[in-house]
Amino acid sequence: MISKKTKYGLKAMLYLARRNDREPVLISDLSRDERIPKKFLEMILLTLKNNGMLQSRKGKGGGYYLGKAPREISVGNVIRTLEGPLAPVPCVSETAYAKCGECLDEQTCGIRSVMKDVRDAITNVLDKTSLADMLDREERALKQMLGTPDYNI
Amino acid sequence: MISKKTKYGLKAMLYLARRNDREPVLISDLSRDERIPKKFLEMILLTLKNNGMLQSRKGKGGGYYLGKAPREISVGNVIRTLEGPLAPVPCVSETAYAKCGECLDEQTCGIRSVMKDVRDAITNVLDKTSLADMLDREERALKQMLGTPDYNI
DNA sequence: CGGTTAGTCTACTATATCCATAGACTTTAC
DNA sequence: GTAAAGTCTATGGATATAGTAGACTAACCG
Repeated sequence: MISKKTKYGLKAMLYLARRNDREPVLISDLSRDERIPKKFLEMILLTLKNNGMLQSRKGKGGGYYLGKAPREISVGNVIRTLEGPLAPVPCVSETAYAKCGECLDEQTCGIRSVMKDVRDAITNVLDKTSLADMLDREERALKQMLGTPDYNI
Repeated sequence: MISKKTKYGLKAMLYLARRNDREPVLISDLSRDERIPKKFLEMILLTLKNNGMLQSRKGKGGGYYLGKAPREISVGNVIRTLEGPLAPVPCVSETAYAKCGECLDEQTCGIRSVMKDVRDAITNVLDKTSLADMLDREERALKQMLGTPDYNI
């Protein structure tokens, strides 16, 4: 299960993606609109900024905006930044490998082998999905709900 | 990341699967061989028993043994028992669904849509892999390491 | 029966992580 | 130079993790 921090972070990134190419967004606005505790959100945005996913400007007219185009920011990297490695065990992580203490032999460990498949399955979804993809999904779902057929296959 | 409890549980189940059809296994033996703190292991085995994955016998000649055949026990259910739902967010869990508090509309939520894909990717691996499959993997890896070709495709 | 063996149950503790909040500080625009 | 906005440091309560201790219960064996 992902933490609230990560969920808030994803919502914030999505919000900023929606308002891309416009003015920097105030933390207060984001906090209000997405119902995220302001101080908590500050920390989250800062973390995302320090990891290159966001940029910011101080002072009047300042605020936060995406560090790259929505198409260039993967959901996987947002989650990695806030939650840590996607791998279910450290010994199969590509971004944060750590040797498995109790395991006798990594090469033959059955648990590791399965966990490797899980990691691949997870990253295959999350690293291939961008903020832009997420917005697309929302739009299509909305159109479908409104009864407007969507021919963009 | 899965907890130590879950990892210990998986190792214990695998150990018991290896010794299936033989005598019940003592907690002490399992604890020693897999290097799992005994008291912690007791609790884990009990949980697995209470969820039908294991059976036990008390007194002399007693111990733990699998509740079903290794082929019938999925890694997914072992993890669910010890770690909780496999879904990354409660609103996409099939076994422990819970409404997403902050989400305005589940049907159109982009995060939920992606997380649903992640859940499917995870369960597709874990629910289709049994303890027997894990043992097979170990055996094949071992054979390969020993240079013995494995023609069982 | 009675002792020994082995799982079961209840309770407790220490440490870490999660989810924040408070307040001082720094940078920027006007 | 002052108001606006992000940045940084510190702290706190709640919950989860990773164990430990000890009494209790059931089963077998002679």
